[in-house]
Amino acid sequence: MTSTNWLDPVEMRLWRAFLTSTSSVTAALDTQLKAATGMSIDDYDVLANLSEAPDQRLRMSELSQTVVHSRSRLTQRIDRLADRGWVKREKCEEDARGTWAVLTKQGMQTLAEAAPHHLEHVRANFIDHFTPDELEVVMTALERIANNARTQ
Amino acid sequence: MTSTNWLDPVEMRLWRAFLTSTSSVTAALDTQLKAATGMSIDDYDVLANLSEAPDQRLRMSELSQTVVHSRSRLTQRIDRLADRGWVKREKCEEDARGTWAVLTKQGMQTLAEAAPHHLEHVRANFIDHFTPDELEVVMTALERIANNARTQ
DNA sequence: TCATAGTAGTTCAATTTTGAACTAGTTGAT
DNA sequence: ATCAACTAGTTCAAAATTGAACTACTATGA
Repeated sequence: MTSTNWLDPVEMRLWRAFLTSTSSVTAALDTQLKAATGMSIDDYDVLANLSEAPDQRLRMSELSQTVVHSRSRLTQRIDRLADRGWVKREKCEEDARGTWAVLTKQGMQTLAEAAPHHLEHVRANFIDHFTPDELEVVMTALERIANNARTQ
Repeated sequence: MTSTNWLDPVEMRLWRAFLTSTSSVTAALDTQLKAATGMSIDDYDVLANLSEAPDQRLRMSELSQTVVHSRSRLTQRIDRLADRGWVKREKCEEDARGTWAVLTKQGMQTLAEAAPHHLEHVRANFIDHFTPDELEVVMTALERIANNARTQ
């Protein structure tokens, strides 16, 4: 972090495109999902991650990392999802400090109903705009970025 | 929006990588920028866009589109930036309904001080993880996504 | 020229996020 | 065994965002 290291025009375009595509795609999907199901894209993300976890459960701290939420933000999102009956908390046997966030049957069903509609929108707003070659390259590059961030 | 159209595994990986890289990169940069300057990444984004506009000014509605903010969200962000003396509002002559958001001299200076440090972090967290070939491909694809969203 | 519809921006209450402080349990060194 | 440092998760007040309702102005067209 020493010398000034400006971005060149192409780098700046990449950065701007990342910022804008990010915000606009998530905003569009959030609006669509809320209209269709009443849940936000962050709610969906939590439910989807739980649904794929062994025994449909994840520790709060692990879940907070995968959905990139602060601990308090996740605590309160789980509060709200629990109020709706989609998730419940369970005490952790191995570590008395810990809590499992567990997807309920009703949560699973709600997710299953929301998924097809949502995934259509993911296609329409995102996936369908890539060529197969691009898809591969962009996936590889963004996974590298995501992994780098996770290990910091 | 008819038949169920699940994502295949590669498409799902792309979508997940997009969601995660997005959240974690912006979270990291937001933390760094707040620690260094007290401004959020959204504040920075507003100031940077104003700084590049003709006469360092943009109409509220245009700015709200470029930074992907709702109108009320932008109104209140400009309120806060104005409280700090970094931006001011000016009446619009051509359209009496309109308002210009104008970067102040002090705002320009604050941005100039923040930029090198911030751009180093943009490099470290994002740009430097792409090969030159990837950079080109990802930029093209994400610009397409961003443009598509803008015209909807 | 009047009425209607539309656009620009703000306001306000309800919801969500932030971040520091807190409780409680675990780990590791002596 | 004990103490200090660490980790898991929650709480709370302050700050930010949401979205609908509102004011004020502009454009259209009969």
